[in-house]
Formats: sequence, structure tokens, C-alpha cells
Amino acid sequence: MVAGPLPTPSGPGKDRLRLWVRLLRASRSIEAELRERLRQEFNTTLPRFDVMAALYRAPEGMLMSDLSRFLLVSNGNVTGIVDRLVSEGLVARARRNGDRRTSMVRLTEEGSKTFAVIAAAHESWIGELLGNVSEDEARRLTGMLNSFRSNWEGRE
Amino acid sequence: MVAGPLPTPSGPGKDRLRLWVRLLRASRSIEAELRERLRQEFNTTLPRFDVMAALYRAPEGMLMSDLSRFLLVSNGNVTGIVDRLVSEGLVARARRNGDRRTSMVRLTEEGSKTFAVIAAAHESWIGELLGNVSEDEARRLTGMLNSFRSNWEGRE
DNA sequence: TTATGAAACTTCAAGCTTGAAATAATTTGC
DNA sequence: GCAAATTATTTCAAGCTTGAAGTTTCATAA
Repeated sequence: MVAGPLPTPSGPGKDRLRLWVRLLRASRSIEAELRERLRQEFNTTLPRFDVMAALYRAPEGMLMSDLSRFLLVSNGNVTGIVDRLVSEGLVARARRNGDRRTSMVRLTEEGSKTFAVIAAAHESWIGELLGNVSEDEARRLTGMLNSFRSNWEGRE
Repeated sequence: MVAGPLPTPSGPGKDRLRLWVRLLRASRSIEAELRERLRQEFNTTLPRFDVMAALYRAPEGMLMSDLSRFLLVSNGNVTGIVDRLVSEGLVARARRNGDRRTSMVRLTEEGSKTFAVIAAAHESWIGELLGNVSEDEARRLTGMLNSFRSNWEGRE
């Protein structure tokens, strides 16, 4: 949607529609800024950062399907991103004995070090970009977002 | 980012980081659902819907660069989407006498009719997907999102 | 067994997205 | 007037994204 400021329609449901538009514009703006900084400062991309962030939380590794589910993207998508991270030496696939269809994906030593540096910058960027949301307000907003997420998530 | 529930880190700035993660997950989930429905029910895509929504609000038409700025996407991106909408007969480019570099882009008659139908469905989907946010809560959330948007938007 | 079905991935075509380079038209400064 | 800078747009290569189709492996059960 990303509809805008001018007409300001009213009627039943318009407040929710407006909320959605703001939500989308906010996340797109911030995403664009993060994307740009990741490219400029670390020569990487948001999808790669996302995958590394997921793997960083899982030292034992994750299956491709775990990654796909966690990141809310398709299976085929993850394949490509992991391929690129592997070719950069940041991530490794480990064939498993138990089930030869699957492979555990994890950060390499280098991947882990690299991610730690990027993540620190990332967190400070978020602090900056959301600078005029107080920590208290942040907590309240987070709670509200949770409440509507639980409504329908995991349905499709 | 889209980091997740498990570790729940704490420290300075963590509340903002958590807010960002929730924000992103919420908008991605809803976006994915809208995308799916647009495809299934109307055989179209979110980017096309976005462009049509922008043009619907501007009967006199918009320049490519207006569209690009308004939708927060690159120039080259808009070119491709408009090309496809033109080939579907939903949008038209009109060369201008004044400045021959530019062209006014607007919805065709058919595009306008088509969009009205899709937009009605879209609005009801939003009502459904954000169903357990009260209208009142929606207004408050919208206000909060505004406040942090104004902080840094239009900087880059 | 062994076929039949399900599960985990990968591949593929089409479309979206970006940033950079190329084109074309207009504006500015001399 | 005219070269130089600016503006509006398109083109391009690379990467992201999806849904569908294809592969390989595993699980089930007749």
C-alpha cells in the first residue's frame, strides 16, 4: 500500500488501514537505511545478515527448512543466500549421517567473528534510527505489536 | 534482522532492537499474506498494487520520479513495474509538451475500475488481519509510529 | 521386500529491487 | 548562443524472492 498523507480517508476500518500504511512505511524506511549501511560499511546485504543472525543464535546449526520457517521466506530463497555465504566462507553445510536429505548449516569461525562485528554496528544503528522512541515507549509498542501478531500468525 | 524469541537479550538499547525485530516480523507477515491473496484472487502483485494505489490518489497523473519518491523505491524499479502495468492496459504514459524528458503516468479507465475493486478487498483484508487491534489502539500505535518516523526520515 | 507417499532440498522461470552507468532534454553561466 | 552542469528517465548486471516442478532420501505398510 504505502498510501499517503493527503486524502486522509475516514470510515469503519480506516484507522487499521492507516496503521498498516504507517507500519509498512516505517519498516521500509528503516530497512532501506540498514540495507544501505550494510552495503557501504560491510559490503553485505540484509538477507545475508538475517541468515547469519539466525545461525548466530544456533551454534549447533540449523536445517535449511528451519531457516526458511524462522526467516519467513521460501525454501528456494534460503538456498541461494546460503550458497553465497558458503562461497564467502562465512557459513558451512555439514552433511548428516542420520538423514542424508538434510544438512546442518552453521557459521564458520570466520562467519561468527564477522557477524559479531556487524551485529554490534547494527544494534547501534537501530538505537540511532529509533532514537526518539524512549525505551519505555519501545516496550509498550512491542507489546502492542505482539498482541496483533498472535491474532493470525501461523495460519497460512 | 528478524531475530527471535529465544535468548531475549537485555542491556541498553535492547528494547529498541526488540521493537525493530517485532516491527519487521509483523510487517513481513502481513505483507506475505497480502501478496498471496493478491496473487490468488486478482492475479496481481503488491508492487503493482502500490503503484496503482499511488496513481489512484492522483487523477492528474504522476511523474516517474514522484512515484519513486512516494513509494520509497528506486527509479529503475518503477520503470519496470509501470512497463508491466502499461502492457496490461491498466496504466498509460503521456508525453508532455513542456518537458520532453518526463511523462505523466496515470491509470487508464480500466485501471481505475480494476483498482477500485482490488482496493476494497485489500481494505477488508487489513481489517481482518489487524482484527484484534481496536480502532482506538490503532490510532495510538499510528501516533507512536509517526513520532519516530519524523525523527530521521528524509535524511538520506 | 517394495511401492507409495511424504519430507528436505534444489532448480527454475518470472518478477522485484538496487545502485551505477548511459541517454536525452533542460537549465545555467559565461 | 553555447558549453557545462543538472534533471528525468531508462538500461543493465547482480542479487533477492516466490511458487511450482524436480530430485533424492526416508518412512510406512501391504
